Amino acid sequence: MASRHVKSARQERSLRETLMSAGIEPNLADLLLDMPHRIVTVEPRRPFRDPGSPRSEVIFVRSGILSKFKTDSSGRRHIVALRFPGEGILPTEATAEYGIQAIVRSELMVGKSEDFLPILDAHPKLQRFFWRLIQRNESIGYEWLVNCGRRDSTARVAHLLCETAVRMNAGEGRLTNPFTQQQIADITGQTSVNVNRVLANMERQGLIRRKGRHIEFTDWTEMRRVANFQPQYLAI
Amino acid sequence: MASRHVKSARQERSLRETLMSAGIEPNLADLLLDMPHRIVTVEPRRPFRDPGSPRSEVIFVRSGILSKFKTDSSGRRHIVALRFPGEGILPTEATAEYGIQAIVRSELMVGKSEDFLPILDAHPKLQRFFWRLIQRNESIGYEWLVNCGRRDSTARVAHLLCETAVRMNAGEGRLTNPFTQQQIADITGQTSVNVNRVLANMERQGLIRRKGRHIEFTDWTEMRRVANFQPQYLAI
DNA sequence: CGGTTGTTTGAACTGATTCAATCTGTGTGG
DNA sequence: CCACACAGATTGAATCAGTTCAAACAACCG
Repeated sequence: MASRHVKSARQERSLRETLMSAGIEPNLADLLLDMPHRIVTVEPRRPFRDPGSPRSEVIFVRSGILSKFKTDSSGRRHIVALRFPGEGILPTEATAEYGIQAIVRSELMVGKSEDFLPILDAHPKLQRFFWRLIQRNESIGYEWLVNCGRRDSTARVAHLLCETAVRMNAGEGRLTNPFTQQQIADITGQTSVNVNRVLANMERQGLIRRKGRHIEFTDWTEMRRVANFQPQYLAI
Repeated sequence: MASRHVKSARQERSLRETLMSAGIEPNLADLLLDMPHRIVTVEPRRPFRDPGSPRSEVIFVRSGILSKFKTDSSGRRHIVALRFPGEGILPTEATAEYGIQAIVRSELMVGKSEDFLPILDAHPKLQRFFWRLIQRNESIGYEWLVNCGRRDSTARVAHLLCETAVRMNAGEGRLTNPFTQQQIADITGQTSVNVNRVLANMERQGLIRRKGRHIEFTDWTEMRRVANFQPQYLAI
């Protein structure tokens, strides 16, 4: 878990662009970037933040993917949210019940709550930006609940892939799958064994083509139908 | 769906107390109550707000229970969130993907977004109050995801009952179950048939005693263990 | 009293889990 | 460049939790 205090112009610009592509106005993005912070690189599937630890920090994803997870009594992990570049994790007053791990190697901007909140208080426009982000996350959470609660295992996996393709701006019908099968299982509430069979089935049915990590949607329309994927919920 | 424009002192006071018991300061509660609004009574399991309709309104629950729900492709309903007295539903800019229905007969305070947001902008303390409410709801959503994704059907039902008992301040080991078995199924992602069997099992094992709607937890500790219920996530 | 809504039960079926073994790909150090 | 280790993917067989369908029963209410 390398941790660096870097301010190279190239990196800052890149984070700025990532934030702006998430819909923030340029001058507001600069407000956030001027906040004291450090850039941290996180390795995938290594402990980063444990459940039950204090969370007086803001995190923005510069590159990679972050996951929030919880663990049930028998130790089975479940991933409850994802954060893609430009998205972030806001501070809480109490300790957070979820842990944080990277899905793939990720670069994060980590700032302190006490630096972040005053900026927020001083700029209602920024408030409203985060308000909208929060509502988008809420909306995604609801969709995930329907996914786990009401769709069969094929639809669950298909839905995750569709959502991921959209959130990564992968372009229709193309996706470099960032997940291991275990991670897909942890998101969709299954076992990795079954995820494997589901993916094999989807390939057999001609829905996708796989080569290692790379997944190609050969039939995006059919994929969406199978997944019951209606992307309005992402458009908030 | 009776709708009345009432301002009786008794009712207003009661809503004020409900809000305050949700943790809001007296003067802030008054700010909300002075906002133009109407009191609406909603019958259970009747359409109130449909999915995909605009949501430029604030809703606070005065009595009863509200549910947010979504429907999957094959028409199966899934309840994604509950709102107990003192809690509410905030306005969104876009249309909301979820519908709203009452679990039991409920009295709501309904205000307009354009009346609500300026108050919010003018009072950072109120901002922070809602910020915390939102984080609590997020936290509950995460717990529900674990519930649907990782726990077996008995634990799912037990967990819902435990959470409900706490959120209704029912007092340990006592709960007037507000749900039909179909609603429990819609929350926990099962069929009502199975919920029925689960409840019968729990009674057979001496975990609960039932008389009509009334459920008594005969062994609250064991109940919590079965449900893997750790109420910290509610304490935000 | 009749209609509606919710609960209960049984039998057959199926999708997903579990457990265990094997296979594949990648990176590391000798 | 090979040997080895390790993480992830794949496959099979047995088992089981939960669904589906269908029917009966109970409670409530005007």
